[in-house]
Amino acid sequence: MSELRVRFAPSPTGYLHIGGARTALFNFLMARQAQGTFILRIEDTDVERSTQESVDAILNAMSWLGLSCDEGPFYQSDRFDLYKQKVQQLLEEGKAYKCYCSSEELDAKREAAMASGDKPRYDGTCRELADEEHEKNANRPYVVRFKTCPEGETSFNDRIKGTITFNNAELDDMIIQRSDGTPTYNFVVVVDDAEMGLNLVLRGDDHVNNTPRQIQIYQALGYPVPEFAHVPMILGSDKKRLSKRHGATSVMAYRDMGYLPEALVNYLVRLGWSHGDDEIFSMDELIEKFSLDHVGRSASVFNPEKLLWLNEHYIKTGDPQRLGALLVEYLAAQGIDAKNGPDPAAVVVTLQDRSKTLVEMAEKAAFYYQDVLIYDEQVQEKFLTPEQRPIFEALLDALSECVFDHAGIENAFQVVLERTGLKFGKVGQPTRVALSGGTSAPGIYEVVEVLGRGRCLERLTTVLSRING
RNA sequence: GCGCCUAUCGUCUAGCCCGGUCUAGGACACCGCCCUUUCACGGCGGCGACAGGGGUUCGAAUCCCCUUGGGCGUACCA
Repeated sequence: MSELRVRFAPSPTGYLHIGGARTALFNFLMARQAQGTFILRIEDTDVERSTQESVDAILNAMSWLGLSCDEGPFYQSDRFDLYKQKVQQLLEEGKAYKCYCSSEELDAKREAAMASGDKPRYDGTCRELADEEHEKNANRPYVVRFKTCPEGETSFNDRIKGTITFNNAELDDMIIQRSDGTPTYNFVVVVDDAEMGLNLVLRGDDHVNNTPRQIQIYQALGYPVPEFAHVPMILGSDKKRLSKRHGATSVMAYRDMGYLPEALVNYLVRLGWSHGDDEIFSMDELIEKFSLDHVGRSASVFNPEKLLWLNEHYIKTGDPQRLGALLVEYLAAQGIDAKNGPDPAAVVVTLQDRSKTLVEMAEKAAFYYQDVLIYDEQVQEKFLTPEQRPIFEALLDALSECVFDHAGIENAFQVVLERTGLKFGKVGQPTRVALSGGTSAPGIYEVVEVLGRGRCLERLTTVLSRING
């Protein structure tokens, strides 16, 4: 076990989205590689917006992706006493102060500042209030503000972006405790990251601007400052922040659409990180090869096509047994019960090269499990006519007698060709239609074999009676 | 507006730190050909980028500066 301690700290105000998942993944990989500790912390200080449903959704998504944590989940809502105490400490040490300005006043000041072209920052009205003033305001609601150091600069060495420096004059006195007594993000994140012993804070790019203020809080509280690594954002195709407008952003939505977790993991890790020209990585390879040194510094655009390609790859190379079990679930979602049909694993083998998602695979697998096949009118007129009767009759005979393995089936078709005097092209397609209900399906021998003798004979019989009727 | 970050094919990126081996490599997508019992898979090939301008240098995608574009922040959200 090394000393590395990292965390993923989502706020439970919705499902786990693509961006959060990537941040979680990067943290997870860093921890596993260094044999360090991966902590999960739920940032639910905003009581209004946080929900249990969101917490569950996030936990589910992480477990689906295989991102298990070593400690947690911790809930910030369980730790309010700690934050209160830390706020009190800063208050007593004169490093924070009570501010009585109302939100309305603040909004007005902000607008005024904007209008005159100034930076919209807190003007420090309550920063140096005398004791008498505080007593006079004793019954008024107040927030607690952190007393930011106004001079000099704060800089840190970002593991991804290099040295980043801020002029302290840019920072204003931010609120660390709301008027309802609850603490705010920029404060608790410091207290928790410090109290939980984190030494690397790996998070989204959108937090770089918070970092200098947070560093000042670390210092004010006497905590060691951890290292920081800010990973660039994920954007939509229009280079705007990724949102629902660009398509699904929820991790679990991808599962529902028939994606494999390893495809999403592989896609996400390559969004920003690279290892030479390599594209395909198993989780174990990622744990071995991942490195912050090769994480890019600029935002990247989410490309659903490439994700699809990776999913296709993992379906193609996946274990049929495992995929078969999953297929059953997707069939069920489409209202198809696989219980009395062919072995799902065998079905998978015939469809692995033909499906980009498990949803697509389930659609293509439906015919294996549905006895009543709906024949498209045009297809029926072309392939299921009296003209084909001899084919089906011959096949019915051949199939009921042959050895039912690949060679035997192939041989049965040879017999049919000889008996009817037709070329394979004339026999294959009608048979495919008769057995699968459509013109596109896996290889006809495979279909016959996987379907099994009984079902093949049944379907051929049904077709013959239709033709005769 | 101000601040911070950032900039190689349409997209993800290699190369950049340690200038020459880059007539810039790979992948997705797209196009073409081949394979083929349908649909696919697969194989081969093609299209396609160093944002612009200044420097530094014998030499710059690689180093420096400016411009422009993009992202983020600027909350009693996280």
